[in-house]
Amino acid sequence: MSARPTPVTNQLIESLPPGVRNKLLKRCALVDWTFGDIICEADQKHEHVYFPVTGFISLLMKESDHHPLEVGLIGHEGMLGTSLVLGVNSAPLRSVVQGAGTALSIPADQFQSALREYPGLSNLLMRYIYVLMQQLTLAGACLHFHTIESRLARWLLMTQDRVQGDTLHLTHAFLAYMLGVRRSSVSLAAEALQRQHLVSYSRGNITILDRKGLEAASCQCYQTMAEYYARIMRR
Amino acid sequence: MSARPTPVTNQLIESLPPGVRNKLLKRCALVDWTFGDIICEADQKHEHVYFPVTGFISLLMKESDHHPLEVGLIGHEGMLGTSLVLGVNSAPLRSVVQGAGTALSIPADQFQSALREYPGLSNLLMRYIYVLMQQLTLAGACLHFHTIESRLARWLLMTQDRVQGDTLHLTHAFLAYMLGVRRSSVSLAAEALQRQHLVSYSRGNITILDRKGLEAASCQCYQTMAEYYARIMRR
DNA sequence: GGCGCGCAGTGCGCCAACGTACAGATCAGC
DNA sequence: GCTGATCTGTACGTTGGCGCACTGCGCGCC
Repeated sequence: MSARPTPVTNQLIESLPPGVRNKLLKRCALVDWTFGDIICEADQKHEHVYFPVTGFISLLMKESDHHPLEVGLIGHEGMLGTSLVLGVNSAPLRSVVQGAGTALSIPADQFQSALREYPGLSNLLMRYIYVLMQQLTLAGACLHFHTIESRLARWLLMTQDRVQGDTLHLTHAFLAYMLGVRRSSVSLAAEALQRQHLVSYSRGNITILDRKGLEAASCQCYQTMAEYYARIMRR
Repeated sequence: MSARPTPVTNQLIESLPPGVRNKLLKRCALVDWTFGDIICEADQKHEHVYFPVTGFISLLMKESDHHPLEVGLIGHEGMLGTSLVLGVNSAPLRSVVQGAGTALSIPADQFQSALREYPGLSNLLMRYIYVLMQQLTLAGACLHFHTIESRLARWLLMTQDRVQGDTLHLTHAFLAYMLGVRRSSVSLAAEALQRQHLVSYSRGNITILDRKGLEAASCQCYQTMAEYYARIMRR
């Protein structure tokens, strides 16, 4: 159904100059992620850095006396462990596997020496950090301004961008958790999207029927975030 | 009334090794900011980098079909122009002078060569970027979860931290603009704070009467943001 | 083939914040 | 001292989302 490109590699790694890329790949191992794995906890040391390939993770922010709230999604377009690029060896947020799949992994100390050896690596990743900052900021504004329905649409689009196929395996309860809202609010929003024939779902499976329509139903933030990435990361 | 330290310098610059600090200061000029000055527009090139001293600025995010929304406040604890540290010569957000005062300014190209010459500078500023990211993220969650009253309290505290004295010169309308809410919502929230004898105000002047009380009335985010900074930036 | 559980639909009262609007208060300038 | 502009108080109906709770469907399992 969808005409999205589904690269089976990591875009950051792809963007590296071939020499650097190969040297980095030599130090990488391919790991498998299972849904729900906690890759790192907030304020804990990074043992590894990850470049997702087919798997992807949610960044969760825990604010006292509220459920954790998703503030970002990282898949094959990004990486986990940007703190190390900034010289801080502690993760700012909890990261949880949201889509099972693979990722390239490299031990933190080896990554750090690679940063020192290849300035091109660090240049690229710093630009990625810039994009990430813009996205985190926009996500905040989005949370404030937009309805659950358009945020849900955005979330579905962003997730599909990081996954193979049109069907996502998630329940309303899970979505509610990610969006920081009630389960029944998600049910209402999802039903609205279904009535418009943009998605269809039942019992933990959501199928995206009409991406274009979903983009129209979602807030502008979806496009904007994509533009942020494209503008800064295109070679 | 308040026992806050009010350094008349910039903390980032203070934290530099003396050698680097002096060399950087040689290239800096002290500029005066007036309230309302637009220091940079989103997506425009940075001509200068600024280290606020007694002035401070708001970072504003413009989301299509909404008023701009304040997502950050930068005073003598920070800097404006972090993008350059990441190798991107374009500002992510609009920056507006929120408190008149002084700032150290350095032309963008000179700043960039300083970054290359003094790795210590770049190390420090990257850690600051890490803190900024955490703060931006938390600000998003705060916007989502907390009432106007506690966000107002937080905003007043954060502003007072960047200013000399206990009186802030701002109207309800201005606060509404910053917080992304109606003017009359601010009036209600402000009145509630006044009833608790935490602040008093009239016609564009707000005086903070009880910082401790205001901290209790504000959301946890105030403390948390301060901790983020302290944990990473303490030498 | 029936049972149980997990998932989704729905209803209720409640509340924070919204948009809009207008009235009263206070200050600056003439 | 009056006038106009600015700032603040207050009101009205509306809306999006909340917390909670209960129902009903359908799949998987024994």
